[in-house]
Amino acid sequence: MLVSHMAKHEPDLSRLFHALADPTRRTIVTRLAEGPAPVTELAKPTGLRLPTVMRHLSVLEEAGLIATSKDGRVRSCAIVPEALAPVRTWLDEQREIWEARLDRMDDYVMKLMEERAK
Amino acid sequence: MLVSHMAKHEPDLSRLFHALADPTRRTIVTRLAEGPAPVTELAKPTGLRLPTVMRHLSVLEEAGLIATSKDGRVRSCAIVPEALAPVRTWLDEQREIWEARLDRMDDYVMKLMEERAK
DNA sequence: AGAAAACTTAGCCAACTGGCGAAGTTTCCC
DNA sequence: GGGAAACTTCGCCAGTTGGCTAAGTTTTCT
Repeated sequence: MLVSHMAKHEPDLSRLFHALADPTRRTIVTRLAEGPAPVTELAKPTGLRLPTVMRHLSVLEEAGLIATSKDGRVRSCAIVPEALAPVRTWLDEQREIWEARLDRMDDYVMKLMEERAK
Repeated sequence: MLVSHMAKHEPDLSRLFHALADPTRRTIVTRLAEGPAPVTELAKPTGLRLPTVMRHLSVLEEAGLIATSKDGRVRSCAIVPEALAPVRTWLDEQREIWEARLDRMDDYVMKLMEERAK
């Protein structure tokens, strides 16, 4: 894998979480998971104006969650499914830390019980 | 299952994602995954002032990610590990939608190939 | 009692957000 | 050529955020 490709899409968790923190943007992501769509089609169900939706789309794009390309006067938006990986990884890391702690607590309790059994 | 528990069927993903969108708050969550800690101990590594950290903590608490309790003059903060479940669920849902789409595309391609083989 | 510790509240501020309407720009169709 | 479609850019606005300092409050220590 080329470094130049990695530099562009840092696993910027803050950007990712921020992008996902808006219900409109999550709706768009869910819609795009079903397949690509032009901006106007994404805007319709939201009831928001185009400039507003454009803003949401650029937040999603800057977070690396979607990719867009223009064909004629239509901009097609598509999801970038692997973009969610860093989020999943972070969640897994938290769970690992938590479980490691539970294990240590288990050990501690076991030791206490052994002491007591003497 | 009690209705009161189901009533908020839509867990507050916006609050959760927003809470996790700040690096300071993620650092606090990670620290708390290792075990409970008082406010001052959480503040130390951040280099931020206490009121600022308090604000971060209340954002985390309102998102349900941490729980706090006061013992004497010390407020102890602890993680609520199951609070991350809705985030994980949402990610899983997105993946499901995406994979269902891939399956449909597979079917489509298979059909095309069959047509061609005629 | 008096000081120190550990919050807690209040208020200030600059920057960011999410919405809007108005006015472009580029393509497409007749 | 001219109008409609589909963005795109601009600038406005109210509300939120994340940082701070200053000034409480409650407990604990001596």
